[in-house]
Amino acid sequence: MPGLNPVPGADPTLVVIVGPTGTGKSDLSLDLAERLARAGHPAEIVNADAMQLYRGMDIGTAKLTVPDRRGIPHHLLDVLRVTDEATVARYQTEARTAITDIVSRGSVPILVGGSGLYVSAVVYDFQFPGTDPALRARLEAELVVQGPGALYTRLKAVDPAAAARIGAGNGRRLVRALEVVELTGGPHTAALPDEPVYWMPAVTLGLRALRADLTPRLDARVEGMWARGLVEEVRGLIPSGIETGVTASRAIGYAQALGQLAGTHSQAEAIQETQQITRRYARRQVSWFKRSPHTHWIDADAADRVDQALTRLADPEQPVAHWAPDAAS
RNA sequence: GGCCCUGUAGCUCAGUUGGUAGAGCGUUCGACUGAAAAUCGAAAGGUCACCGGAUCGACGCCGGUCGGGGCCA
Repeated sequence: MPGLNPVPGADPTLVVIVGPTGTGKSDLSLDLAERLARAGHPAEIVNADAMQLYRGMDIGTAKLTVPDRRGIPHHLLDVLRVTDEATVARYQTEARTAITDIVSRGSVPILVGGSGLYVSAVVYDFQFPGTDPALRARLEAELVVQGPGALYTRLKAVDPAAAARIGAGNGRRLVRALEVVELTGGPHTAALPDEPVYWMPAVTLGLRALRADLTPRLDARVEGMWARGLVEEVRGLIPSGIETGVTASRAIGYAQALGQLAGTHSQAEAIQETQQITRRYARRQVSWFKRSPHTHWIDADAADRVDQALTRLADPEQPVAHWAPDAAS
């Protein structure tokens, strides 16, 4: 890997902040950007949170308000309509363009977000083979009619390795693998490598918290979203078509608020279900981010976490602090 | 007080004519390259309320005790 030396930067380096929801990634990114600026390295923030891409989805995605951004430039917030389908491939292109631009301005890019696949698609050498809406629609129809087993059998015939990797029950990913095979004529080889190949030099900081501390905090956060008017926000998005948005209508909290508005959930049920799904989401985030061996983990509650981050940026060759949540204070 | 229903995994419940138990959700772990706040996989977890009886053998049958629910007084 090329020399990492971001802060009196010889090579431009991408700073990445990851971690489960509710650990304060946004706050850390702001603090870090301010400290870097004071040291003569202005920074700009690039969002890596799939749902914060959507315009109008603010309360439920915990998006920073404009005043809360402290004048620091933010990129890739509010770039999609609620009816648009989010796609990683497009995100990858746009995020990399934003980062390249920031670097060309002589500033430090900070990529912040909790969508694991989106972060990886930018940070690592991911290549997406293309798509074909008609083909995709056909395969999805087959999935509905025949179930995943039939798709699995077909994939096994043309690309046994991919079939074995994906498994017989995962319709979503079987569809994509078959699409790639039919489109390219070759196997769907893409897979997460054990030793990541970087797109550009990067230092990844992870915020960690004990499950027992995080859970009550997440519960309270969901309550707070309702108290601050999530349901009204969602009601206001209905004319824009949020109910038909494939991605947006499934967002955590939004699906439940829609249920409440439709009368299928009481408010208490909507809140409880959102808390439940939020917990599950946080777990899956951890299981994704934990895999990366180079992530330097910082306790979310550490008073000096900005200093820890800066220390890490100044000397990325030091051994990283590992995940080990139960060992954390 | 009388009659009826009911007590099985943390929760909601399945368990055909008796052969020491299953599902969904939750929990924990894992996978993850064009919906990823998506999708999928695995594991842990139960003296089948308690006591006694008949039976080679009971979650299942009989009796009783305790706890829920309903109807009639």
